[in-house]
Amino acid sequence: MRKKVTLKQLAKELNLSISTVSKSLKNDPEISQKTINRVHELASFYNYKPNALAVSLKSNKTKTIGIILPEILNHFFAKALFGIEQEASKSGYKIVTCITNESYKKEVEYVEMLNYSSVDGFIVALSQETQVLNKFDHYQDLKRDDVPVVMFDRVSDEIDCDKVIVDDKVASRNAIQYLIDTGCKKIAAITTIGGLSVAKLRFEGAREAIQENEEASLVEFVFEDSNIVEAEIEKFLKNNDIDAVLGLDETAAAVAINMSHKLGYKIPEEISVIGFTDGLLSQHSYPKLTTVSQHAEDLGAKAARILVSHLDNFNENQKTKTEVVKTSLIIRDSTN
Amino acid sequence: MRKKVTLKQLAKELNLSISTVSKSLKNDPEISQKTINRVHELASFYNYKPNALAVSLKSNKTKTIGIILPEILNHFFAKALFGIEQEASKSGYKIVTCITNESYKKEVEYVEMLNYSSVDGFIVALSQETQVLNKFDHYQDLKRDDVPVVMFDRVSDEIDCDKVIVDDKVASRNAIQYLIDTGCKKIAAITTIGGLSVAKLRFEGAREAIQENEEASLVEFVFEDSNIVEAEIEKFLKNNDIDAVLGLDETAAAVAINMSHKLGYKIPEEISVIGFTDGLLSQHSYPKLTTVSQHAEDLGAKAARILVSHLDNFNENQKTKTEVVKTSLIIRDSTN
DNA sequence: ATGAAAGCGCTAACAA
DNA sequence: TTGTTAGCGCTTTCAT
Repeated sequence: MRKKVTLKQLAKELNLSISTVSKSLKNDPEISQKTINRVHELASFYNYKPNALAVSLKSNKTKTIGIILPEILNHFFAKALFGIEQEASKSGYKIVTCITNESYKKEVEYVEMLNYSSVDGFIVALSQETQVLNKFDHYQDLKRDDVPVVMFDRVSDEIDCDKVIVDDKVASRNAIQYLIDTGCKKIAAITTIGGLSVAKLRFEGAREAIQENEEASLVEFVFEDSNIVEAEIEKFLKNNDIDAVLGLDETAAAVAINMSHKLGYKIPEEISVIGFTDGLLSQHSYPKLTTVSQHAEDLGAKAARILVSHLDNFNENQKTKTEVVKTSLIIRDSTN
Repeated sequence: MRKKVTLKQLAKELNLSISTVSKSLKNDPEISQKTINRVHELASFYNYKPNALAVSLKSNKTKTIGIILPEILNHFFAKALFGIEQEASKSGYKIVTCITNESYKKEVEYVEMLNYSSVDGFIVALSQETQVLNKFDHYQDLKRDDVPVVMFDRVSDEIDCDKVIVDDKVASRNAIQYLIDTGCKKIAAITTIGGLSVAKLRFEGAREAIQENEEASLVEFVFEDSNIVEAEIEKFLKNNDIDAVLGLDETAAAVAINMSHKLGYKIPEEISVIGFTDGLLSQHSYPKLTTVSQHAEDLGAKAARILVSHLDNFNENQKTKTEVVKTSLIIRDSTN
């Protein structure tokens, strides 16, 4: 590995001291303009870049944010990540992203690894397994080290930190209400992510909407996200005389559409379908899926903004807050 | 930020010198067992972890690999990333991933940023824009700094480095051959990623297969990946009397399926469809899409293995090599 | 068996 | 206006 240029080398070549060179590069007014120019010239000749490691070691800041995501093959998290990146880079922060694949063990490893690589702060969406096991010691460690954490979407009440969430309950309620308003009476709420807190909230919202509309009824079903989901959902659709499906996750809705085709049910004439998460599957289904958009990008950006404000302003001892991002229903062709 | 424990503090508390503590933690035989034990005890009490920044600064190694990907909402790259991560972590390497969103500018920024953060090496898939512009100076810089680079899938002949690619031409030829073997005569090869080298190779493969089968004919079409792709593909299908479509990318195939539905063409009875990249869209289409699997995970793993061997063995001045990963056709329900 | 000291590349208080 | 020095946390050579 050919050594990169250092201050030392520039100093030697210019017959200056290291500190003079350092100051010159920062255009410190206490250095003569002439020297500053000489230094800049040689520096750009060599394409000098300060060694980030050394700067970080010195300043005890890495200007890096660690991101923990459960999944990446998921429009929601991918878009959130995009939002985070946008916002973080505006403030000069880099991001390091780790995907837990919904595993608790991986999550713990990554949090430790990033902490030990001295990221300045964390943005986290909990893995499914972590939510199920309800184990959060790894975040207590961060708290102990005073490393700020912002959680989004997949959060836990048991962790005291800033949070940004989507109003899943309301979103689900609105979706059901929309189905009812467009003439549906027997509605199914189905999901393949039954273990997640968000799914529970979405079920709750669905129930609320039904309670307010006595003429409509609700069937709930949780499928394992296995390789027989399709068959299961097909069976479900065949055995339940319903006129609408709310998929509480993107897969559930996509599969519901496909199985409706298979069974010969017309969409939306015979069955209306609404999904959550406005991703690839929703956009490329036939007919195009009406979906609840969670504004993932906003969500990510908001989380990043909160974290950065902590990092830059060092605003300690403030009460943690939870922001709620509104959802909206994107009406497409799978509903009347 | 509460300071993390350092060697200095352990040393002070144990009344030892920093170097003794350092050696003890490494179980250096020149330290007495008793001291080693004392040190380990206190270290684990404080949950001591060496400061990664300092270690890296000292060793001039970060044990980190920089990954440059054009896109992440793409099963292919996501799976490749998974393969890379698996393999890298086996050898104790962390990865830092940057997504260029197919932008040349972003790619240059990220490469510089990672280089300047002292990653030990790079694994890269070029962005579309970079391939089109044919500008690779940022990789010459890496070469100058002797930072090893392995490219995969989206590569360029103009860069001299190790490469891992998929045999796109053969894959495409086989796919067309399969269509012909199952009775198709008038085949369309369409894509939304016309600018990429892989698309060109896939077109070539298609032509080769047609040349070998005189009874069959080929129509080629490149669509812009805009929001009117669907309408365009619909028009294309309506105006061309074809009995098979080979989508040279996942989107093209998915849209072809949906538009066939819209036009009332039965799949696979009237139109057979094969796609590239075995992703979410292929798995959740109706009927399920027959696809060319590019074994993305293998590809990523292979790239990582090559890079790590460079990094760990320091095997300089070897001729660069290009590995080709075989593809396979996953037969599902969209073909006869 | 233990410790002192130098140095990785950089910053910044202080001296000249 | 420029330079000296100390120190961030760690490793390692060379004393002791």
